Amino acid sequence: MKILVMEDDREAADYLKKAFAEAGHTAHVAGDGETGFALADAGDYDVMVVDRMMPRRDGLSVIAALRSRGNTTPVLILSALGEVDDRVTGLRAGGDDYLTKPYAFSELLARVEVLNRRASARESETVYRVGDLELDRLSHSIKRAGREITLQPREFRLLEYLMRHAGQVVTRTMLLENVWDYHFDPQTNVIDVHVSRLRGKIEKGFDKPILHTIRGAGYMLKGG
Amino acid sequence: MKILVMEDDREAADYLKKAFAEAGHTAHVAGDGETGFALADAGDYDVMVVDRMMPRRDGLSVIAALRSRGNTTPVLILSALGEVDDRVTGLRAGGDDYLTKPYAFSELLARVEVLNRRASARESETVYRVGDLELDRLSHSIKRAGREITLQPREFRLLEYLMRHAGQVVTRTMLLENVWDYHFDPQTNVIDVHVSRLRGKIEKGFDKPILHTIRGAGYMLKGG
DNA sequence: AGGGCTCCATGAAGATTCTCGTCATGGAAG
DNA sequence: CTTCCATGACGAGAATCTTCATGGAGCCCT
Repeated sequence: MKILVMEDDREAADYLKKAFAEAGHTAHVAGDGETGFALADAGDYDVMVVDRMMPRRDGLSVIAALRSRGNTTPVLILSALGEVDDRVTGLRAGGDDYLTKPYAFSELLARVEVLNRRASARESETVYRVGDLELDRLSHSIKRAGREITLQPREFRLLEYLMRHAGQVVTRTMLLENVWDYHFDPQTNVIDVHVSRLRGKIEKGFDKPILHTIRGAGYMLKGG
Repeated sequence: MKILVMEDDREAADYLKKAFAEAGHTAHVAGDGETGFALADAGDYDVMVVDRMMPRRDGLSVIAALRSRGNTTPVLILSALGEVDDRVTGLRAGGDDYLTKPYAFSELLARVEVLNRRASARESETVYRVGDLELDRLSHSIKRAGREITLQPREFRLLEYLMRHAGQVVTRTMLLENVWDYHFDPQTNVIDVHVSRLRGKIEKGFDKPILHTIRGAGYMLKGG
């Protein structure tokens, strides 16, 4: 398992590197946000462990930037801030897990391994499921509650992306970069329109809403 | 493993049923071609063992009919005819293997198990490979000799079907039914045109031909 | 071996279909 | 009250799919 550790405290970083090595994993260390971003963007890591506060660029900003570039490597955020609000913003920024300092390495290790297992399971999975919604990447078919649904190409990509990130907020920027391949702001409401159309197909006629609006942030797919 | 045996010789059929049962498989028996066709079309068999000569409808015709309906269950043909030509016509009709009577059951069993293994491996496989040609059903991408190739939807379906049936003759009727969803003869050369375009993309610029024309029968994808 | 016939290959061109994105208005949320 | 989001309608553009027509290759029969 190949792990990227972003941590500015030299001592802590060395300790992590050593501990991961003992557990049979390979860890690279980045001492600041910029370096971390560069490494993450270039290298092919299984999991990232990111300290929230770092020089040159803070952890959340690095994560958000990576996410908007399509990087979906699981991230565990390390932070001294343990308030609920801090956790929420951390997870919203694209984190997959959040651990408060001080922590036990054994727990960190366990969580990191869970993240990796989940990710590799997801990759080979050909069918995504969220609630009673089902997307089969092989046959390109969508079903909700057993009923077949027909989507247009862009709608399909949109839903696929949302499903891959089910349970986490998906920002407009993420969608623009990964579903539209736009690397600029189109200054229109393209996304809104397509989300609306998608809703018309996957929600109209079914009881529970599944595609939620997070006002001021984006959208989130989440099934009961 | 669920096996369908089409064999009119009652004694031989009973023997096969028993022998398959002893090997841990379930075998159903059809005594004539029509019954066999009906069972095969309805049931969900892993492998079929088909006698070539049967009352009411001969084995090859049954196989061809099943194939044109999109049934891809592997078929092993049993026959007293052992000449090369007989084998060829048998395999061309849609057979996957051919065994001449008299045969040893152990060999039949082994061959049947190979057919099944191949089929089930193929189903979960998300990437097809024929020679240096590669089709990834997940990403919908095509590569030949490492070079990315762009196909249109219909071309993709066409190639996908050809690759799934690589090494065996694919008739126009099979293509019409499974790639075009036509259940009638369009009276035009739609297929030829698309095959031509496909060739233009997957053969032009590469050395070896890979999509072969079987005159009077159809096409066959086969890599060196 | 050659002529004739059938089958296949391929270029071009047209038309339909379908998708995508924009705009504008109305409504909900904070 | 202001900002953000939802949605209906519309228009334009693109792109794919077919069809047609011609030329070439293969096969068979004499």
